[in-house]
Amino acid sequence: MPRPRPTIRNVAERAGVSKSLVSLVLRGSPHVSEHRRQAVLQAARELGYRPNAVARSLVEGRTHLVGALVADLHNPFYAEFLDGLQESLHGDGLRMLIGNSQWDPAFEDEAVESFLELRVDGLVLLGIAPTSETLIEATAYTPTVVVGERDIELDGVDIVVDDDQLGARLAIDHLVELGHKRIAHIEGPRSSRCEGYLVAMRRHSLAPYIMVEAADASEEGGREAATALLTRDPRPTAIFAANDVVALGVLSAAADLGLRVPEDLSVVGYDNTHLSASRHISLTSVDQPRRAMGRSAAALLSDRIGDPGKVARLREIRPELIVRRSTGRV
Amino acid sequence: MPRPRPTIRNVAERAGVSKSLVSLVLRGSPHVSEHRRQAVLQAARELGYRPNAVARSLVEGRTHLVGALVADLHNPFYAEFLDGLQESLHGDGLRMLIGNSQWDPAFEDEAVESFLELRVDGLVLLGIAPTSETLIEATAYTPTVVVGERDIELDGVDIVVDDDQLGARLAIDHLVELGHKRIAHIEGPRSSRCEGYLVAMRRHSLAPYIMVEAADASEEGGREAATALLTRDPRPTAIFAANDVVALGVLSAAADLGLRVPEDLSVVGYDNTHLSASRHISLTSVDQPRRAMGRSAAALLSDRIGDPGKVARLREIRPELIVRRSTGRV
DNA sequence: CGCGGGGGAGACACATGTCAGGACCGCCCG
DNA sequence: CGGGCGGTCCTGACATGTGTCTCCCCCGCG
Repeated sequence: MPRPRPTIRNVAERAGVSKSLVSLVLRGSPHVSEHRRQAVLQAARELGYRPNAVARSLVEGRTHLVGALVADLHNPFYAEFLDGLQESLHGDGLRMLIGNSQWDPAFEDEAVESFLELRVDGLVLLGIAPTSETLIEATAYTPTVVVGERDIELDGVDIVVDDDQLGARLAIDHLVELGHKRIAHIEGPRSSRCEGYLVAMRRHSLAPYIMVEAADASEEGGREAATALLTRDPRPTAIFAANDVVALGVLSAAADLGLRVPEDLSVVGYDNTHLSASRHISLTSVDQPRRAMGRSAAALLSDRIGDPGKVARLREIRPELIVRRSTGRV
Repeated sequence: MPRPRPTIRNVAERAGVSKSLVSLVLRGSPHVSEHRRQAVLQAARELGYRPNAVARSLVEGRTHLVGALVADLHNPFYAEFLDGLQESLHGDGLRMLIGNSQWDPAFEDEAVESFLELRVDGLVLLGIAPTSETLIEATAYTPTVVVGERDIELDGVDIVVDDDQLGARLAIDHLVELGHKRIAHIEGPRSSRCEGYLVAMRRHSLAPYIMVEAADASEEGGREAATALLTRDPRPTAIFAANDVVALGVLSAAADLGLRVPEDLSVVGYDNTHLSASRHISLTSVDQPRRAMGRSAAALLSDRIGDPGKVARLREIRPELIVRRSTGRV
């Protein structure tokens, strides 16, 4: 049976002062005598007083809360991003609320409604493009940063993405360096990766060898696409997959077809999931610096909270290639 | 430049009524004439009014917020648990705040402080035992459910865990059925799993074959422990690992030693991570019904919020064995 | 005309921050 | 020596946005 929490009043009574003074002490005002300050602090300690953030938010007009809406909490990319985000927000005195929409637009709207009712100071959209009316309206009222989606053109909405095209280029350069020519690509939801692949192939004068297969972003999708690619004649000697999960499907398909990795087939993924780091899989992959992206988003958001009405900014983060054992010489 | 949000007052003025009436309409009171109700609703719509949850919380003395403190957001177990939790809480009109402590007790305390200042209605501790003074005090003030930790003996703190011992038994029974005798166990942080293993082995009169190796809960730890086990003579024909990540290490070790899975060695994991579901790994594993556990925790918490001061309850969830391709006949 | 009841308005409460002002003291100058 | 002034410390009043409670008005019915 939780007893009612002590209020600033109770502290004031116990210390024999007015509640205003308690407030001043707690807010660290310099115009308080040491004597009273100690009395107040002791009373607060004895009562186990904790300031009521709800009341404080009401009067301040700020909640120091940031709502992060995630399309899919299971995606390790988002989890690690949130680490970086929280870490930095914490430094700015902001707390993070997480909502996950499970890829459902109705949940997205609902979660954002909640955030708005809570009067969050800022919004971070992870893998979610503000297209619904609710979300667009939200961005008008609340400082917002969108992560992982390009081509958002809303006033005052900042964007953080990794440089997909560069990432694709890193992958292709690596494979070319290993002597590969017939490098195929399995295209996922991020079309800019595919573009990067095309550009890089052309740059290496490998346009004739371009092979693209579309797949949905799942292991099964990757397996099917890879099977289609690997039964072509001549078959590709390397596959650059849209992401790690798809790449896992490629590994499955290769195993089914009796192809050894990397002797017969080199595979590159994208995202550097902990999957790929596993010794048992050891997948060469393009790493998006997730924490750094989280920190970057936090910086943009804090800045915008401090001064809304800034012009929208785009922050492109440089990805990096992590070479493991799934790629080798032809 | 976010314009100030409309308040209930603005709505009242526009509709030509008192703010009390607006409140009544919005709360769905039956004692309002249809005429005024429509006027209020229309005014609210036109202004894009959204009730201020902060003010409402202040007066209600309830925030309808639940704080979930997670030891490690990356652990897919927690992520999926949170799905179930949020799903159920949502049905009870509660919103979920997530804090992650990254296994750091200082962060735990800090996050809980935040929750308490926000006056959350309830607390869920995921993989975190309330041992610090702050946490214990928190459980006294706020309805709390602890997940994944046994042996908490605090008044009015409910517990949700899976039945480790049963899970271990399922794994061993399965292996015995396949004809295995020399079944080893790699022990992780949850000692009850090890006990379950011991009990199950004895029940099958396999006490002479008991082999246990301790490891920290990582792929590398699993690899080392497995190497130690597999170089014994005679070597075990099956290994029951403390969890999936450890099992992955076992697979690595087996590959290094030239042992085929499942022909030469059967492997069982625990947790049924998406790792194990991957076709490329296909690990037989004990599944903890994570969503169900989340829902169970939500139910306990809602109940306790409605009526604090109930006696502490322990909810043990039945795990289930998911058979895949990492186990086979001797 | 009186009474009952439905519908609406005003006052208060919630916990806190802030701001204007007041009490008190010491110092300086007349 | 007293009055004025400036400064320090503290207090009381007000504001934040909402829910609820009491009270009042007015209409209809007996």
